[in-house]
Amino acid sequence: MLMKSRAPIANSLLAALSHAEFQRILVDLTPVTLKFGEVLYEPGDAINYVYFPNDALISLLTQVDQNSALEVGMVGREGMAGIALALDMGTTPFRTIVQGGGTAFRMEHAPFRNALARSLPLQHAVHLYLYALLTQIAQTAACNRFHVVEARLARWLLMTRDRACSNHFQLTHEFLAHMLGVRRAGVTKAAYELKNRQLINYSRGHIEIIDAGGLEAAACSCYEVGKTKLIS
Amino acid sequence: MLMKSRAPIANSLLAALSHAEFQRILVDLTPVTLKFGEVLYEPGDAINYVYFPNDALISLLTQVDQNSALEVGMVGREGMAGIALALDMGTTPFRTIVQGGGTAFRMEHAPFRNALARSLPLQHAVHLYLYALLTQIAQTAACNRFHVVEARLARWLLMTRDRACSNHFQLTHEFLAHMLGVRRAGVTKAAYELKNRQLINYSRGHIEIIDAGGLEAAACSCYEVGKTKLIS
DNA sequence: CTGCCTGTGTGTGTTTGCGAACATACTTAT
DNA sequence: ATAAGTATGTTCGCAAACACACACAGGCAG
Repeated sequence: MLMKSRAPIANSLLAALSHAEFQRILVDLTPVTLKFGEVLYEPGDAINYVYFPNDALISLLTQVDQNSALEVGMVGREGMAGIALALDMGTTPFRTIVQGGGTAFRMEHAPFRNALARSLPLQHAVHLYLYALLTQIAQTAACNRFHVVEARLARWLLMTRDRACSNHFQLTHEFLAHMLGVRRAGVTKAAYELKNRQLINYSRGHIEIIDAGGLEAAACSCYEVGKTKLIS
Repeated sequence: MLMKSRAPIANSLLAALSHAEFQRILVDLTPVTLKFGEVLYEPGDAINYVYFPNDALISLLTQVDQNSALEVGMVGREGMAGIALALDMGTTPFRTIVQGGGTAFRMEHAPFRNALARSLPLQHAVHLYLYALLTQIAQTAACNRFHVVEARLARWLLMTRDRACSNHFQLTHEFLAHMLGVRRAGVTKAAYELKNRQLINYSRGHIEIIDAGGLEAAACSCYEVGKTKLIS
């Protein structure tokens, strides 16, 4: 299935602004290219910039025990990174990394706070996104507790697809293992099973979704729950 | 017997207000007694009231698959229930239940929204709490993924203690199992082990923390991480 | 006193996932 | 061409937790 091409301003938070409001903050928006693996914040870091992804994809990770981390949230064009600034906090609790390279708008922290104070529609959009993020994190928590690796992998791939607007991404089993908080061998086993069922295909850091419908059936219900929240 | 002006305000959000600000919203605060097991909201319910616990203790649960639920957050005197209202959302994503009976202040949704629009200090307090809640939920997600039942049980008891300000609560293994998302037998085994080590004592729905220090050692590091956030 | 309900202790067999390897491939650099 | 590095396939033994089930004990109501 081919997805249709993207509009220049794909980010939902920015798209929610009226033309006039958008023009006012445009001067402070810098288009940037985010590269895979780039670390935007470490936990506790000061938030110097916020990011509004267009086709980039960002992961929020919670670190535990110095060695292992777990993805708790995924930020695509429906949201933003650095949202703690909207809660009057200058630091972020999450290790925040670029999971899928692409473009985003970047804004310095002071202009963002000013824009937020000035623009009720922006406040509103940010509030709605915060609610969605809260819900997503909670859903992910429950999902990680109750569902098997294969279902979680399927969900993760579908969530990535929805945000990247592509059936095709560049990710190794190793990376997926870190996101899902499981062993690399566990991902290989689950991915192999999904490949056997003609739902996905992959090879050397290259993953493609072949049958999205079938993958949804293989995923846990958490995907459906989260999907409805995404459409905002 | 209403002694509003003289009642001790244990709730941190309310305590953060100046005397003048507090007087202004006092008229809309109703002291209520919350009973164990009471359901404040089901997921998707409209938020008619928000609650500011004093010594009551509230659990936020995410439901999955119709039968199982998982506690993702705990609300005591440091926070409030119904915070989605502060995000312009009229409904809550969480099943919200009373985990420990006690007193709280209740406020109807319209006065709360008005108070929030009017009072910057209240906004600020709510924002900080939202940040803490977001962090807590994410930490709980990672904890549920990586740590064994015994450590999670220890953490849960300590968190409850901090919020209830008591070493002694009324809870069955069955209830704990629902909160932690594990089997009742799993809780019995973990609790038995903690009892053997003289850290806790329990009998027929009665739990007491004997050695809080030892229990901290038995808990995972997630407790320490969350504890620092509580003090705000 | 008796019976019933609730709460806790325990056991068996199964599943999931872990840690730690090792075995293949494919890709790139020398 | 050879070597080194990276990505995937597979295995073994083990620990945690599961589902299901049953036993027993405290406490309350009749």
